[in-house]
Amino acid sequence: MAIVCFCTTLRRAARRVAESFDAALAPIGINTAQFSLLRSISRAAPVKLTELSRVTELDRSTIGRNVRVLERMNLVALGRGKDQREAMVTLTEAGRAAITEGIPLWEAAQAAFEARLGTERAQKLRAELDAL
Amino acid sequence: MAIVCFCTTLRRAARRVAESFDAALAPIGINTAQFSLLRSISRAAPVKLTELSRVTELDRSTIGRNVRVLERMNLVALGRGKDQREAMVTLTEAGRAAITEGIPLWEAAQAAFEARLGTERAQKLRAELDAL
DNA sequence: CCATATCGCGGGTATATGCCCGCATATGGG
DNA sequence: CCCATATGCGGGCATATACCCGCGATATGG
Repeated sequence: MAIVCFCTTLRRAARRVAESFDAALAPIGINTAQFSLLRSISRAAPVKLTELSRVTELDRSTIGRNVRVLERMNLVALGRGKDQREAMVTLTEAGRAAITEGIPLWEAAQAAFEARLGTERAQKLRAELDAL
Repeated sequence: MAIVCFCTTLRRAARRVAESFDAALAPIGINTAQFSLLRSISRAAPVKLTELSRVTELDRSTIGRNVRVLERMNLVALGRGKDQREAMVTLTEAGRAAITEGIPLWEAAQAAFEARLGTERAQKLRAELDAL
């Protein structure tokens, strides 16, 4: 009976939702993944790549590359920690500004999402997804 | 209150689930996205790229590239339709074999997923995701 | 029947993602 | 102090994904 692949359904849903969130953030020139990473950095800065990798559940090499993209955009800066191996990431002024400008856009997208589903369904869905 | 980004939550969930489904399909040497595409092709073959793009909700150029990967694996073959513009995709023998071998692996992954959530929650979750 | 619009696709560019390997830097036990 | 081991990263490789552009093929209107 299970004709539809859960994994594919989930990936497709993620693409669709990402599309709308990305559109919401378009005015500040970064996408949802980048905004999310920027906020993770903001919460933890100064933070090393491995730690970011841990909190985001992304591969360290993925984090390294994604951070470099933000660095090229001058939203974050990379430095060295006391441990010379560590690449410590911090926000730049532009990075802080991007978050400040992005928050209302992102909140609007969140609100639109919740409005479409209803608060309760949205909460439940989020709980289910977190539990996956 | 909405601290967590729905979009990010969804993407993370998709990555996690993909990881387990990919592991389940590892014995046949292709991942879930590829298996899913292979099945889409199987259901529609001979099918043109634009049509595949439509049913999978993926960008046509993405489909083109993903199909080429399957082609390099000799799982599908590309030909020309009556309309000389169209690249028609069909399954090869190896492609059919991959599906035959993959189905039980994929079903096991689906079953494990459902078992972990319970049938009802899984059904509900799928319905929610499809509605997104 | 030709000019034009439309369709189908490939390729360029860019990000997101993961795995593996190798290098550099700690760190701890002799 | 020195070597074995562990840690942190970058780079190579591959796929997944999207957007844009241009080319060639087809359909369509005058």
